[in-house]
Amino acid sequence: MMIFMELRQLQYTLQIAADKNFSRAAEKLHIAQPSLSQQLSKLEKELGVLLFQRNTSSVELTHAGASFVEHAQKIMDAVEQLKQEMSDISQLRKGKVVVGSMPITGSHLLPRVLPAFKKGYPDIEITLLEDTSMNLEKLTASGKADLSLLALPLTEPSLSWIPIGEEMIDLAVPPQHKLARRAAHDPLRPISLDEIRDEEFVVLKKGQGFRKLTFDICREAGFEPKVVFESNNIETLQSLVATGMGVTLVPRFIARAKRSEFIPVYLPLAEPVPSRTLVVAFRNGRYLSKAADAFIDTFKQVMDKLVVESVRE
Amino acid sequence: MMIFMELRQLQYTLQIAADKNFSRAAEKLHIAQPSLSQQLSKLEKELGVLLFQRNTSSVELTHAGASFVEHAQKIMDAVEQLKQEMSDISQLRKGKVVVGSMPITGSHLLPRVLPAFKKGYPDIEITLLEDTSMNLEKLTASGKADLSLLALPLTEPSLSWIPIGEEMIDLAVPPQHKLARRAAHDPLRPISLDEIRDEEFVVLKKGQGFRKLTFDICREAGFEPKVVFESNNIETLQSLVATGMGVTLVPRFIARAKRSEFIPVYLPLAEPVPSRTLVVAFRNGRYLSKAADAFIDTFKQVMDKLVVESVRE
DNA sequence: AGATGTAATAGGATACAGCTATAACGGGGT
DNA sequence: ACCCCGTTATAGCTGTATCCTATTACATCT
Repeated sequence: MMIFMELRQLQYTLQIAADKNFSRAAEKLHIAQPSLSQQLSKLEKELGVLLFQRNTSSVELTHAGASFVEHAQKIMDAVEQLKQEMSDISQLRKGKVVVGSMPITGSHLLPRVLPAFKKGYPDIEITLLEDTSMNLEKLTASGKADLSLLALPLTEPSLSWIPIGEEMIDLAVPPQHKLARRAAHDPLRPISLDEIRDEEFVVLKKGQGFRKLTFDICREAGFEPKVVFESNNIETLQSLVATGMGVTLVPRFIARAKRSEFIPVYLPLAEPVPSRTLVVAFRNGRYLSKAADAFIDTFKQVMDKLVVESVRE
Repeated sequence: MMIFMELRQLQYTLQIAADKNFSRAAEKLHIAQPSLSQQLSKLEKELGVLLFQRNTSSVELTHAGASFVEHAQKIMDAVEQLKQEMSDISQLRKGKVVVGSMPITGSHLLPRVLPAFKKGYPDIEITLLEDTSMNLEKLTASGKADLSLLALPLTEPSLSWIPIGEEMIDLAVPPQHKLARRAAHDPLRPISLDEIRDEEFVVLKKGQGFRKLTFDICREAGFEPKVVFESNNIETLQSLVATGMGVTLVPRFIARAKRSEFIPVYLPLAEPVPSRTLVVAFRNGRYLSKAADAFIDTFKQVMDKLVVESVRE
């Protein structure tokens, strides 16, 4: 005979064993006494074993019943643990988020976000995945990353995104460049893109999102940048600019980074200041775990605070 | 929100996790696919956590789901173990019986029964409880012993009994007694009780069942035994008889016992041969576990065999 | 675009745990 | 010896929750 035992019956049995009295056990279980009798009878019939030696005046465990209770207790403990675990996850006391980010944003933004997140959700684990924009989009689309920190525009059509903030783009020139000197004397005068149309540019190699943005910005201003060098590493570009190889456009978070040597001069550009939109991207229509949701929230808050600080400076 | 999780849902979830496909999982669970979807949805709603990241083309565990499955697997394993245990008990592959017996029967009958029982039910544990008839009746009535090996009549009204066998009662006389000598010459001539009406008797002390039986037998034969000594130990009585202190009546199983020295001569009594009825007693209306049932059965079989052997000798 | 495979939804049927009422029992009191 | 109290078991009914079939809504591959 098939046994269709359910947790309810384990719980009922444990309560009877604890009280040694059907009526009181039923009361604690918030059911009527006959229901309890029925359930136990059904269970005993299924098991083919009498669990309690009972008559109208006493209720005692049989040997089989004692063995049953011992096992059942362990099971109910494990069930409680499972419920607690799920509750913890649901209440954001536990969880895991895999976050992808580009090396640039990873090294400059996340260090500000992660501590704040850890403070709010100390037991949610964050796994970081650094890669190029293109790879990150793929990882996120396939679900290997829960969400990624990217800049618009995205190429993967299966990704949705939430804007995180607008990152201004500055001009980097060598310290001895004439625009650097002018800015030193006249810091309030912004530099228009038109003034650098004949400069020599160092830019990122093809396939990196920011290279394309650089070209787009220049074209928008009516010229094609004259490229004299390309690198895969945006930090390398800074050093190249610092040593006089040319100029380049840089996201402001890069410009702010502290470097020990080979530091270019960073100059703000005139209105309309070019910028890029940073977003958190995740798979289209994919359920975001509460932990991932919380991460995005924290991110937005931290970014807002950053922007305010930028304005103050 | 209260969580009414049931084993069915754990099982369903595990199957989905194993197949990563609702339709196939439903098939293995012998339910329709929509039922499975419903159950999972309900569970997720109760837990407040998404267990599977799913769309029409793929089904993947979330972090929460992975954690759930891990716990659920352990629980289902424990449940399986519990079912197995109960099945073992129900199929008499396991169990425990507490058997009470008087020292006499315990030392002479049980050594014959236990090996046979162990052979048939190797994993059923037998716990032996030796005590006086009176105490055994109490222990059995209170449920501390599952069953007891006693002789009629019983005094506890709450006990039922099943006859196990009829034990003949012999006469024990000193080796040099005239009846012993007569039996040596004329072994076929039985001794009538009337022939020992003037003998001096050694008997058990008050409170022991067999003392009362001895007196009843003598009175039935029309005389009051002349008591010259009393002991609590029936073995002691044998020695006393052997050394010529008097005669006594003995259950045949005692008579059969091998003793190294001080052996009386045992003589059969004439028809109607006095006897006592050995019974297995258990609590009135009490459910006898299958294991206890099996023990009684084995006991009866062994006793039948013993009787047959007795007749052959 | 259309075909195929898959999960979700809708709506109806059914099984089962729950209920109330009542019976059956056991033990302790008068 | 009998009745009463506390208890468990049984009977019969009800409502909910799980299951079913039929259908819809997607997503992927051809």
